[in-house]
Parts: sequence; C-alpha cells; structure tokens
Amino acid sequence: MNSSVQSSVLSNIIMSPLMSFPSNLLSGQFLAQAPHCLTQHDKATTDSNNNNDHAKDIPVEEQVLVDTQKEEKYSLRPRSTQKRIQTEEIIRAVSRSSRKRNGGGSRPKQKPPPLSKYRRKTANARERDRMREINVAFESLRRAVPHVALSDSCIGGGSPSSEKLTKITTLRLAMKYISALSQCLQQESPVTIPGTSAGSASSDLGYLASGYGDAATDLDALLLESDDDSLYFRSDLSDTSSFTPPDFSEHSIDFHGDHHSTLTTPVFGHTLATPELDQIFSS
DNA sequence: TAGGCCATCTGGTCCT
DNA sequence: AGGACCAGATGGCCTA
Repeated sequence: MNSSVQSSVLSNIIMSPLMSFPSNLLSGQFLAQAPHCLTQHDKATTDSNNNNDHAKDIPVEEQVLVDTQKEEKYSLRPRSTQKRIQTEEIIRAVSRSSRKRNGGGSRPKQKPPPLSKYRRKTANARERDRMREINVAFESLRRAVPHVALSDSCIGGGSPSSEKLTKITTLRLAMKYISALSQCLQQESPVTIPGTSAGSASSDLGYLASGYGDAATDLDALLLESDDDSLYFRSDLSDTSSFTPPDFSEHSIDFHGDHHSTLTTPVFGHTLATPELDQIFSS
C-alpha cells in the first residue's frame, strides 16, 4: 500500500464515521452546549415557522402588502444599508463610465430583486440547518480526535478539561492526528503486534485494529503543537477516558468511491499511547 | 474593556 | 426558480 493510498485510507478511517456519526453518541460536552443552541435555533425556527405558516395563509397580493408593512422591521441594519448605498453608487458610477466608453450601447446587468420576506426566512432557516450540520460534524470530529485537555499550566489558566476545543483548533488537531497515524502506517515495524506480520496491508489495518497491542507506555503528557496552540495530550493509562479513540467498528469505509471494495474500519483499542505516537506528536 | 469565538442574518454566486 | 454554498457584517457571550 503506497503512502497516498494509506493517507487516503486513514482520512477515510478518520473522517468517514464523522459524516454519519450517530446522533445518539453526541452527548456530554455537546449536549451541555445544546440547550443554548437549540434554544436559539428553536426560537428562530419557531419564529421562522410561524412566519412561514403565516405566509402560507396569506394570498400573494396581500403577502406583498404585509411585506411592505414589515419592511422596516426586516430592513438591513443601518451600517449595512449605508454600505450598500455606497456600493451601489460606485457600481452606478462605474457602469456610467463604461456606457460612455461603449457609446452607451450596453445596459448594466439587471440586479435581481431582493428575496421576499418569506423566501428570506426560509433561506435563513436552511442556512441555520446547514450550519447546525456543520457543527454536528465538528462535534464528531472533536470526539474522533484523541481527547485533548487544555492544560492550565500550558495555556495560561482557564478551566481545565471542560474547555471545548475551538473549531480551528479541532481542525488543526485532526490534521495532526491524521498525519501521525499516516506516519505510523508508513513505518516499517511500528510496533510488534503478536499474531501479525508487519508489511502487509492487512497487518497495517490489524495494527490499527489491535489498538497498538500491549505497547502502551507510561506516557504522561504529550505536547501537541497545533500552529499557534499548544495542547497537552493526556494519555494516563489509569484514566483511559482521557484518551479514548472512538470505536469505528460500526462504520464501513469506501475506498475512493469504489463501492466494490469496502472495508470495516478498525476498532481502535482502549489506548493509542505508544512511544512511536509520542515521538510523532512531539516532533 | 478588549479580544476571541460563535450564531445568525444577509446578499451574491453557482448549480440543478 | 429555488436550493446550496460562501463570505461579510453584526451582536452576544465569555475570559483574561
């Protein structure tokens, strides 16, 4: 298995379950945050739905009137309005000069009218749903990458493990994680796994599936450099919850869209802590 | 209080 | 025409 394929496989292994992460697994941190999000969303959705329902009941002509009446309520913010006016003036000026140069023959491209209030509301609702899906994926990604606790001593205070990874930190950490696993796979004999023969693809996957066997060490803290962020990577074996890779056993991956060759993703063991990972992460 | 992070709204663009 | 996607603007919340 060449390196590009390995990277792709690893990316699939990491990312595939994220795209279809069971919602019932989204708990803890996410659920702690959920009430806030849901409250806002539900409020907005309710508002949107009410508006939508209201709009459905009103004939088109009357809807236009209602829209006009609500124009002020849903108008752009003052600064947006000001900026839009300025922009439109610039565009008009440019098009005027352009017409002069072209002899006044070409007409400027017709600007589409702004969306109706109903369509604006539905568009907003779709956008909220879209963003929520993205956030769910982010939460899955947070869970997929090894648990990272922002250390007090490392990041200069702050609440410890309850601290939620930011989106950008999550992405950077995931990239590191994938890269580290890729390097693990590319190594000739990363760890001696009883009952496996190093070198073959099956053994590579078995290597992952084995959870790195008994090679876990007493690695206490692994410093991750995620661009600007420094993160302590906890792998205290007495507390496996601090570093428990996700169980991907229920997910299958699809290699390069080839539906003829699917593979059950490895079941990560209770820990990934190895000297090799230590070295890779700290490098 | 400033800055970071985030959710939401909004308009533009592209695609079906 | 309508939906998906994107980026900018804005305001709220939280922390140092």
